[in-house]
Amino acid sequence: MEDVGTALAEMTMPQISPLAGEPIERADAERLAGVLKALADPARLRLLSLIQSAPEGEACVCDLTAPLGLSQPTVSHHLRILTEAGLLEREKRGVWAYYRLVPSAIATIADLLTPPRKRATKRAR
Amino acid sequence: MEDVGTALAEMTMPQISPLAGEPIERADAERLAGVLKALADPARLRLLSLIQSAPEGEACVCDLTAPLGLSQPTVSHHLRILTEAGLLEREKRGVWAYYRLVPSAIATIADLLTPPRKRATKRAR
DNA sequence: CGCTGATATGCAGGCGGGTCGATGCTGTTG
DNA sequence: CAACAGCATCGACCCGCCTGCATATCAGCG
Repeated sequence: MEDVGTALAEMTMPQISPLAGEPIERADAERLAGVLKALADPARLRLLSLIQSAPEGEACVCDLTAPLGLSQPTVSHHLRILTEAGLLEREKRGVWAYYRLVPSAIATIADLLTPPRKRATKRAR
Repeated sequence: MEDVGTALAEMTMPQISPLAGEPIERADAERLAGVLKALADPARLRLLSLIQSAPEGEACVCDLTAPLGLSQPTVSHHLRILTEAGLLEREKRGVWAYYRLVPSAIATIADLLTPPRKRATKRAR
């Protein structure tokens, strides 16, 4: 599978209108679906929520295993998917790997989904 | 699987804060993931886009089969999933089944994803 | 330098989902 | 009433994904 992380960046480009007036292109649909697939999982949604609400806005794997009720490899797996989707960023400090939300990554997806009724489809570059 | 359509309605309730400050509950995560799963598919994203950009904002199955390049049963399958997710509504007129977007359904999902930075988490009921 | 703890990766089992062909159902038409 | 067209449902196949167990990797420590 290709890197989905770049997909989010490409979709923020002005020429792409996801659910706006024009019919979406196949490639754009696949890119957007790829990022949405990363979001469409209960464990990953809870991971994002847990990390965001963590003290410094960051959390390591050992902090996330217990509240999720999943094994450590499974949690690492989900964190990897979220990171490759461009939603999380990883920073290794010593033995621990700290994850934090990529600023406004989720908001970008929300903007892509929102029809052009209230928001401008083509934003100024 | 239970009906996901009601999930969207429940999540619009003010007491649910999806990716906001508080850690998301397991049940809420599963509901939100259910709706996102309906969105996280290239064919379904294109269906939503095609229907929205259709002349009257509605389209029947026979109009959607060709541009998608999928068989008619497959298209009906995707339309069913989108309808059960509360994103589409179906109206049968004669032999044809017309699908149209549920007003502001996608915008509701976008609101649920957006952190409380720009949007109010709790909206007036 | 070996040991321990925190993560990541490989592997395999099991389940859910996307797709299509065949079929059934319903309303229209001649 | 018979034939036909649009659509939904069924059954089946195949692929991808979620999960856990086992293992590898790496940093800190005694």
